[in-house]
Amino acid sequence: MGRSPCCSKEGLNRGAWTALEDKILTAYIKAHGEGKWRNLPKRAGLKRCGKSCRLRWLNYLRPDIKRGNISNDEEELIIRLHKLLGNRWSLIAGRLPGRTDNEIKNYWNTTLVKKANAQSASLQSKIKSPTKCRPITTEPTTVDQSSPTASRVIRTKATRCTKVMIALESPPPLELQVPTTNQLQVSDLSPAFCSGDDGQELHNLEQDASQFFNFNFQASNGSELQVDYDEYNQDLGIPVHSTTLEEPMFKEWNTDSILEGNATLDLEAITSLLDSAEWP
DNA sequence: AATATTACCAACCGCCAGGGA
DNA sequence: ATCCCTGGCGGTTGGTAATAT
Repeated sequence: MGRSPCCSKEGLNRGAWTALEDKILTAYIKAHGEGKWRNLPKRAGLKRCGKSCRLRWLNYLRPDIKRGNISNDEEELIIRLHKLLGNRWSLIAGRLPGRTDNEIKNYWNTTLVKKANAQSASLQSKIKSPTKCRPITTEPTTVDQSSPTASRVIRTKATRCTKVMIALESPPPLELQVPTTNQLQVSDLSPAFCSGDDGQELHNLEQDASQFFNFNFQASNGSELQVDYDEYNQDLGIPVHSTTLEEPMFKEWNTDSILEGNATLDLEAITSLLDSAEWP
C-alpha cells in the first residue's frame, strides 16, 4: 500500500505561483498566522496543496526573506558550515538569517559545488606541487536592488542578476580582509579560518547584517495588498464567500514586529562556535 | 538571427520525526 | 503501545533566462 498523498491533487493549481495567489496566501497568513497548512488552502480559497503553500511562504513570501545575491561573507560561512554539517541545509540556513534552506541548497548545487571541486583539485595539485597556490576566485558581489517592495510584479520565474546597480546612498561595501591564499588553504583543512585578526571583520559583518533588518518591510497600504476574493474565486469557479481583509492587518507588517529583537546576525557567536573546540 | 547549450532557481516529491489521540 | 496527522527536510525536476555557437 502506497503512502497517501498529502492532499488530493485533483483540480489543484501547480507550478509557478501567480501574484494573486501570493497576495491571498500572504494576507491569510498575516491574518491567521502560520500552521495548519493542510486546511489553509481551503480556508484561504487557494487551489493549492497545503504543502505547496507552506513552501511558498517559507521560501518566498516570508517578509524576513533576504533577497539578492549571496555575499562573499555568506558564501564563506556556507562553505564552512557545510564542511561541518554536510547537507543539513536547514541548519545552515538557520545560521544565515533571511536565507532559506532551499536558497542555500540551490546556491550550493549550482555554484559552490564547482568551487569546492576546484578547491579540492587545487588542493590535490598543491599537494603534488606545494609551490603552486591557486587562490579561490570569488565572484564579484552583486547587489540585487529589487527588494520585495521595489516591484509590484512578483517574479516567480528564475531570474539571473547580471547587471549591477549600486545606489549612491548605499552603505559602503564591506571592507573585509581578503584572505590570503595561505589562509584559504588552511581553512580548507580546518575550521580555523576565522581565527586571529578578524575582530574588525566581524564588527563589519554585524553592522552589515543589521542593515539587512533595519529596513522596514514596507507596510503595504491596504489597497496594494487588497485581495479581491470575489474576482479570484470567480476565476477559479468556486463559490464566492465574503472574506474581508482588514487594512489594519497590514499595519504592523514589518520586520521589526516579526523579527525577534536579536535577529541581527550574530556572526561573531557563530564564528566562535565554529572555531571552538567543542564543535564536533 | 537562429539555434543549442548552460545556468539558475522555484516548486515538487517522498521520506521521516514528533506529538497527540 | 500504536496509529495517524502534521510539519519539516533533503533530493530532484522542470521551466526559463542567459550565453555560446
